[in-house]
Order: sequence, then structure tokens, then C-alpha cells
Amino acid sequence: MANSAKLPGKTVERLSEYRRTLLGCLTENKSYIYSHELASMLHITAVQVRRDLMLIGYSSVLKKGYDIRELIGIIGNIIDSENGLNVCIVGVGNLGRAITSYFKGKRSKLNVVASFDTDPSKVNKVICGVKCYDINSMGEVARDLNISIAILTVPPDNARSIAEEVVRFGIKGILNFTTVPLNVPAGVYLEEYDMITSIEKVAYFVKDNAR
Amino acid sequence: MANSAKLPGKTVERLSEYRRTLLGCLTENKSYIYSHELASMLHITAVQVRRDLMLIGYSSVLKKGYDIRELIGIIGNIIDSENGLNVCIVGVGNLGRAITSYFKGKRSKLNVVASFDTDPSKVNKVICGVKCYDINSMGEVARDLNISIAILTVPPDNARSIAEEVVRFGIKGILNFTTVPLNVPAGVYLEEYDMITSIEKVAYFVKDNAR
DNA sequence: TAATTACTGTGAATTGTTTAACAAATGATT
DNA sequence: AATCATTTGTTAAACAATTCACAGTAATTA
Repeated sequence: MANSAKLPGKTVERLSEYRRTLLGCLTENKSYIYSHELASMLHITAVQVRRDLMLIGYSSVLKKGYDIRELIGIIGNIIDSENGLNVCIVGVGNLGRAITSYFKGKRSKLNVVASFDTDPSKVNKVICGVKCYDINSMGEVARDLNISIAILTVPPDNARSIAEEVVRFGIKGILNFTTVPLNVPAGVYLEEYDMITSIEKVAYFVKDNAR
Repeated sequence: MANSAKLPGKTVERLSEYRRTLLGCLTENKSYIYSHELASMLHITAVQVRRDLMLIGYSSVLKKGYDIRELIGIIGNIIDSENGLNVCIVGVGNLGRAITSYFKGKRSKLNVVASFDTDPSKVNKVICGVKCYDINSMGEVARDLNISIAILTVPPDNARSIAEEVVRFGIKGILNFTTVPLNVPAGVYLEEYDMITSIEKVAYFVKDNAR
């Protein structure tokens, strides 16, 4: 509502982490939290926290720190969409199921409302709490269920063509777990994550440390 | 061997991607590649590619571009350890199995040699091509199999204590897929990845685009 | 062989992100 | 009520990553 300037991606990532950490704090009967407390829970610096909160224009009221409940709300206003967003998982392999399970049970403005696969033994079953549709019906289903985000967990060979389809069907955001780099038209937000790369990165730094 | 100055993490990530892309190029009977070709396959800029290769001190020989086979070798020298590194998966849920499967079949200097779980129905079975051990035997197994990297895919509650164990057992690198931020002593490299954060990031940017 | 084109390697400029430093403000303590 | 100890918000400095701009050079063409 108020601020609609785009925040740096890094800040958005941390806001997401702040919120989850703060939600955890609520269970313990804590109402306020200092920047350095939040920081140390996430292993970052207090300045970093304060700067991020400055960027979203939130101020601690008292000298008691930040009002946890209020801050959770503010972050929600920034990250979440008013009426939530519908998400689908494309590719119900191990990874697809892992993500589906992660989400089920979490109350959230992000609803995993469908998954897609080609395998007849999966199609039309409810898997990890979400109905799996035939991938050929993706167009209709995406329209009917008003899906705006797709999480791609398909084998590499299909990745590119499926991404194109997904875009054609009006999806506005893609999280790509495939090892295949995608390109998408402007207006579609793409986030890619590649496990192999992460692991090779670890290996590189271990190598340096090891000997 | 020659250069052992630490490369920026971002560069290391891209090197990993370069290598995989280049390996793909080998199948087509291509021997040389221009910076702009490699760049466009990965949707980055040619300057970025040249800069990274500059950092690792590699030069194109001719005006034909970079020697693909040679570059693959160079990147290998940087990222891979001489005799490879042994990796274990801690937590054989959907995500653990996804990662295990990813690796099996890939010839690589990273060998997934063991997985660990508490579930008796998994322990001592071979799952996704890798033997699953009881998590209580992690100490011995890690020592016996000379494991230096652990991939954590356990439920959040156990994450912190398992991370401590893993460190105690001499692991030098951790890839943490848990939603729990870990802290590790100096000398242990830690890489964290949080899916929820990624998805919420996508959601944020979709929100901006949507309306 | 001279001119042209196509790439590379890199210093300088730019952009993006994190950290340092500190004034202002609040509660606690004497 | 005056001092002290904390914690915040913010500006400026530092650091990191990316891009620009261009000189240098090999192959190609005329």
C-alpha cells in the first residue's frame, strides 16, 4: 500500500527469514525483540537487521526493541499478496514431493494447489496432500485454479519446453530447480537454484580448508 | 596447484555452471567456444565469462575461442580435489533421496558414499543407490569412509544437534537444506539454502509484477 | 599488404551490498 | 535530576560484483 519501491532481493530474502524467526519467537512468550537478538539468531549483524527494517520503513516503538507481532504483520504486507498466490509443482519426483510436503501444514499465503506429472501412476492421485494432474491439462488447470507461480522439478530434458508452456499459460513467477538455465520473457520473474552448483561450491571451499 | 588465492563465491558458482555447460557442448562435436556463446547459454554477459576466466588465469589460445576440453580440465583443477571428496546425506526423506538420485549416475569427483537416518525401515537398506546407515553410527562410518562433506536434509528439530555432531566427526563442509540457521566453527565451510525463502522471494516479485 | 571484422583481456567506472560510526532517544541508576 | 548504559535510525565509508569502454591482436577480405 504505502511503499511500492522495489526492495533489493537480498533484503527480501532476509525479510522472509526474519518473519520465520519471529514466528518462532512468538511461541516463547516474547513480545519484543532487539535487533541484535534477531541478528544473532540468524548469524548476521544487528546493523544488517536495522538497515533492512529501515528500508521497509519500520521503527521500533519503544526502547524495548521491535514489536514482534507487528513486525510479522508488516513483513507480511510486503511479501504476501492480499489474497494469497496459488502455486503449482511441475514434476512429482522426489524433489517435487519434498517441496509439496514442506508446504502442506504450513499456513501461508502461498497455496500449493496442484502438481503435474506425466506418469499415469501419479496422475489423478493426491500426492503429499496435493492433487496431481496430467501435465497436458496444465493449461486449463492453471487457468481454473488461478495459478501464478510454478516450481519446476522436472528432468532436465523437458525443462525448457515446459518452462515455455508454463509461461504461455500466464504464470508470473518460476522457481527453477532444474539444472537447465531458462530464459523467460520480461514480466515473468525467474529464480533459479542449482544443487550441484551449491555442492561443488562447498567442495571448492573444503578443498582450500582441508589441506 | 598454481593459484590458490580464494576466488569469490559467485565466481566459483559460475565455474561450476560453465563446466556443466561445456560438458554438454562436447557431445556436439564442438571443440572451441567463444565467450559470448557460453554466456548466452547461461544467460549472462560475455564480459562476465571473460572476467571469471581471467580470475582463474585462463586464456583463449587462438582467436577461435576457448578450448572446451582444456577449460573443463582447468575448472576441474580448481573445483575438484585431487582424489575426490566423499559426501554423505543426513536425512533420507524426499529431499535426501532427491539429492542422492541426482548424484548417482553422475561421474564426478564427489562421491555420495553414505546416507543416515533414524527410521529402522531405512537403516541398512540401499536407497537410491546408496547405503543408509543408522544415524548413531555416523561417527564410525564418517571416519571409516573418510567423509568430508555432509548434506543436511533432516527435520528442523534435529538440525542443530546433528550439525554439531557432524562437525565433531570432522566434517569440513556442510550444505544445509534445513530451515534452521546453523553456526559452525571456523574451518568448517557452511552453505545454506532455504526453499521457503526462495519461494517467498518469487512471490514478492510476482506481487510487484502482477498488478 | 592494407583495411576490415571479430574477439579477447583488462583498467576504470558503475552499481549493489555491507559495515562503520555516531547522534538522538530512552530507560535505569545513583 | 543528572549520569550512565543501551539501542535505535541513518549517513557516510568500505567493500564486492558487474558492466563499460577500449586497446590489442588474430583471422579474413579485398
